[in-house]
Amino acid sequence: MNLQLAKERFTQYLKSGNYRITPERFVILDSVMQTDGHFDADELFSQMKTGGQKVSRATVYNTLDLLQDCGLISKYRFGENHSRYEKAFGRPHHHHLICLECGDIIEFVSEKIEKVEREVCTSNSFKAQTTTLQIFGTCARCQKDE
Amino acid sequence: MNLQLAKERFTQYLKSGNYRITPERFVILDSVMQTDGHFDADELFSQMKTGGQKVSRATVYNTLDLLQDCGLISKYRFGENHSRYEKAFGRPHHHHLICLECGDIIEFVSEKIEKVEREVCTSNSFKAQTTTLQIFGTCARCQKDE
DNA sequence: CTCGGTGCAAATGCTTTGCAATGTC
DNA sequence: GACATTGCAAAGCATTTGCACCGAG
Repeated sequence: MNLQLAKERFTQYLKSGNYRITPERFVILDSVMQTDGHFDADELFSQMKTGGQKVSRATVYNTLDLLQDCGLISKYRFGENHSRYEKAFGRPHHHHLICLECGDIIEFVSEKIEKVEREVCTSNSFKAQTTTLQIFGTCARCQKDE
Repeated sequence: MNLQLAKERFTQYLKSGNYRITPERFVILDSVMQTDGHFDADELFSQMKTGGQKVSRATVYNTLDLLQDCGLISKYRFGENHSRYEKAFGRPHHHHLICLECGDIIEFVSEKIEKVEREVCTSNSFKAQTTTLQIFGTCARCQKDE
C-alpha cells in the first residue's frame, strides 16, 4: 500500500547517509512491506529464498538495521532468543501483550502512556528515540484452557 | 539486608515446586543479594569465582531462572545480546531509560503507567505476570557531549 | 576507478545440553 | 537407593565478521 512512499523514504535516508542504493536493499524492503505482523530475520530470508530472490543472510541483517534506523520498521525482543521486527511505517505507536503460553501477541495503543513517557523524559532531560512496553502473561483463551 | 527473608522465600518456592535444596542454589542467591544494580549471568559467575565460590555456569543460568520464577529477581534485555538481571525483592516495580550512547540506565516509577497496564489487561481479559517499559535514547550527559 | 556492499562460510558469544558423578530426600 | 542436580565441555543458535568479488557513484 505505502510501498511507494516507503521506497522514497528509504531512498532519502540512504542518500542522506551516503549509503549506496543497491537492488538488494530494495528487494528486502519489498519483502518487508509484503509481510504482515511480526517476523524475524530468518523468516524474511526464507520467504525471499522461496520467492526466488537471492540475498544473503548477512545482507538481510544489515538492511533490517538500516530500515530500523530510518523508522520504517521496529525491532523487538519478546523474551525469545532472537529479534522480531514489524512494519512501523504509517502505523501508530503501540505496545504489546505477550501470552507466555501460546505466544500470541495483542497490540494496544495508549495516549496516557505516551504522555507519561514524555513527562519522564522531560524531567530526566532524556531524549527518547524508541520506547517499548511489554506485558507478559496469559491471554484470555489460555486462561480458559487451564 | 533482606537476605534472610529472600532465603526463606526461595526455600518455600523450592519446596513447593519439589525442587531440591542444594548449597549451590543458595550460594548463588547470596551472591545475587550482595550485588547492587544490574548484572548478567557471566558477571555473577566471575564474581563468585573470584570470591572463591565454585559453581558452574550452567548452574548459574539454571538458578537465575528459578529466582526469576519466584519473583526474587527480574530479567531484562536492554537491546544487548545477553540478558541482565536485578534484585526484585522488596523493590517497587520500576521502568528504565536506557542511554544508547553510554549504556547508562535510569530507573523511574510511575503509578499512572501501572494503572493503564491494569486497565489494558482488564479490557483484554489478560492476566499479567511481568511488565517492562523501556525508553531508549540519549541521556542528558551524552546530549551535552555531542 | 574507488570504495562501499554483497555472498559465503567461518567465527563469535550467550545460553543450553549430554552425560557421568554427586548428594538430596 | 532413586533420581534431581551438578560440572564440564561440547553443541546450538542468532548474529556478525573476514575476505574476495562486484557494482554504484
